[in-house]
Amino acid sequence: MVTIKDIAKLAGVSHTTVSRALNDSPLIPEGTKQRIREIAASVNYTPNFNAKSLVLARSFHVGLFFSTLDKGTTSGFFHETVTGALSVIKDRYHLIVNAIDSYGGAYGSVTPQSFDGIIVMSQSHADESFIRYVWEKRIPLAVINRRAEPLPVVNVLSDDEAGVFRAVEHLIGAGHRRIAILEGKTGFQSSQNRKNGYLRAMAKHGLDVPQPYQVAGDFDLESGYIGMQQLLACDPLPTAVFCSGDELAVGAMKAARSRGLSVPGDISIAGFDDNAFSAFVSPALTTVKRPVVSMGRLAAEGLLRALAERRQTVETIRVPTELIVRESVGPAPTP
Amino acid sequence: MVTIKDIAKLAGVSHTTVSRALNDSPLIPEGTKQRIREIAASVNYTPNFNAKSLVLARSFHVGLFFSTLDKGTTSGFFHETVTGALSVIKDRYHLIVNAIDSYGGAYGSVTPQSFDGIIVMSQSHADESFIRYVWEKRIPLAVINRRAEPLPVVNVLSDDEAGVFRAVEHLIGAGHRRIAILEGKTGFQSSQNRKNGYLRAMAKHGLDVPQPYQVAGDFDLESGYIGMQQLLACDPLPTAVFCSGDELAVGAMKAARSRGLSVPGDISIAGFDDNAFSAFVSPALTTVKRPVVSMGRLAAEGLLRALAERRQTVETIRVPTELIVRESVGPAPTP
DNA sequence: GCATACGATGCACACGTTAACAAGAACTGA
DNA sequence: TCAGTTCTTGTTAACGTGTGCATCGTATGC
Repeated sequence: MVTIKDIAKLAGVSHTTVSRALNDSPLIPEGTKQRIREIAASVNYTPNFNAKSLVLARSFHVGLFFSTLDKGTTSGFFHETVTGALSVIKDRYHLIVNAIDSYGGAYGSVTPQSFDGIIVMSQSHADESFIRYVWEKRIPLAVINRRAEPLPVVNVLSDDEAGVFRAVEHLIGAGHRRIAILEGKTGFQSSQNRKNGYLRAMAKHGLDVPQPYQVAGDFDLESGYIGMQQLLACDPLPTAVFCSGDELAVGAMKAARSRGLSVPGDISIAGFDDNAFSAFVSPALTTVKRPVVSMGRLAAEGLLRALAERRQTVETIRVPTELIVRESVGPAPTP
Repeated sequence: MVTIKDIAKLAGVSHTTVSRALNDSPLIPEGTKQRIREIAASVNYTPNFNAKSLVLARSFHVGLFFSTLDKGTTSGFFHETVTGALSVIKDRYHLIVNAIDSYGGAYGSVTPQSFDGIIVMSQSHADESFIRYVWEKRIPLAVINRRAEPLPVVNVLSDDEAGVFRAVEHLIGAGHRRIAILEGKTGFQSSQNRKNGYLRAMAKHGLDVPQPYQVAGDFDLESGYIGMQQLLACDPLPTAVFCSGDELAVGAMKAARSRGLSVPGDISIAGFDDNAFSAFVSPALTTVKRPVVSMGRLAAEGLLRALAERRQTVETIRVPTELIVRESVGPAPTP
């Protein structure tokens, strides 16, 4: 492997001069820089980042951690977050991806020497210990999707509650009164936020929310199917169901249909997330869109800002949600 | 930050002894090891991997590269591959994720010092230059999804062609004669493999494949929708369509329905991939399942084997595909 | 009791880079 | 011409580890 010392020898200067030239130091005159750069290129020199890391105490790595990868994180969500983060990280840092629950609480390998900064896509309050750990190690931190208070970090939040509120009001506006909810994974903050939006809308319009109308799911298709079966056992049947995720909604539609019910003829269904397939199922899903790619991007930008300023920036970024009206919600059937 | 020298001072030994003790060297008696480990734990020492990397010439990083992230890689595919790879990488290495097309041909930051090994989920032959680059840098390499010949590397391949062959024979077995194909992204090897399976099955049964029955898509929902519209303009109409991806298939079903056709009453549709949602759309999709999680896992295992043996292992691992019969394929309508 | 072997430990250097400081050369102003 | 300044470059020591070789003490074998 070719090092700056080899280049130094070729150029007839000291390795210090080479280092400075390649780092574009103002101490070196332009001509010398040129010459050294050319030599470096001609022997196709690539810097050893391990050595740089050691002396600069920077790793050139940014971590992106999800609460879990195989238990409750939907593919689209994962994909979009990574895409968003990578779009700003690009070649300035390497992006290390992992799941928090894979550590089993032993975060030993997460050190300030290994990570210049960390983005946590936080879905569950079980992340609390990880977030606190990172914070205590003084690693610059950005948290997406869950309020990171009281820790002063970059925090990117979508207004789920408002989105759900609008969606449920949309159902109410279509004449529905008996509206059930298929909740997300228990313990996930997003589940709670969305439920709050539902409850607030129902309360505002003086509508009842009986216990059997509230069923917990797991954000995946299967639990949507199962949860819907539970709801379909209720008497009286709800005329509309708000689902805390699109996958839940698609599972629920499946269950409704296999019970001989038409969507939205007999029962209306609304989802949350606007997954890639949501416009393409039949009927196309009315849902709440959350700009996940942007959230990943904003978190990465915030983190990089913090890194550039060499201090922990405190910043809360809110992104809006948007109601997407499609076909899965219809007027309430007349009794 | 606490270093082995600090521990050495506390233990009254040299840093050499500490280094050996913490690395479980046979040169150090058990008692001393114990004592040093305890001291290390009590001051919660974490090794500086940058320093280790420098002296050991190992980075403790494994790269996982996709051809692209936002142009043709489906979420499920991405998610499952990462999950599979991480399940074996775990805490032995950090997993760096990136897209090859984000480099724009300048692979400078991909150095042997930064990556102990690299997994390429290769979808397009545009990856060729990257794969060759990695190979020339002598970085241990595993290639998934595309034949890496003539390079002797770990190569994980699924038998797409055989799977498609079975699927198309399934259509033929249901009485279909006019069978169209919605192809995947042009230039992707997987698109070609799947088409070959289709062509082979059609040829074996002496069935005609007119040019208009072959439409190229992009592996996503929208291109499935658009491609299907093209097919529905054919005269005579195909009675069945094989789609090279499940997302294509769902888009196609949508297009069929919005033309007033029932699936599978009027037209049958088969897909490929067995995405998470494929069982939950209506009608549930008949498709070919490919064990993507396993492929990620096998590639990572192969790579780690190569790393352990400190040499490039040559190995081709084939994983089978499986036909999943559901509801979207029915008997050919009688003319 | 002596030579030999071996077990435990430390010294010193290496890995490739950056940076504080020193030092020589060239230039400035009188 | 000379002192002071600026520009250019080199010397040297870090950063935190791992390791070849040397050293010292103790056990072993006769």
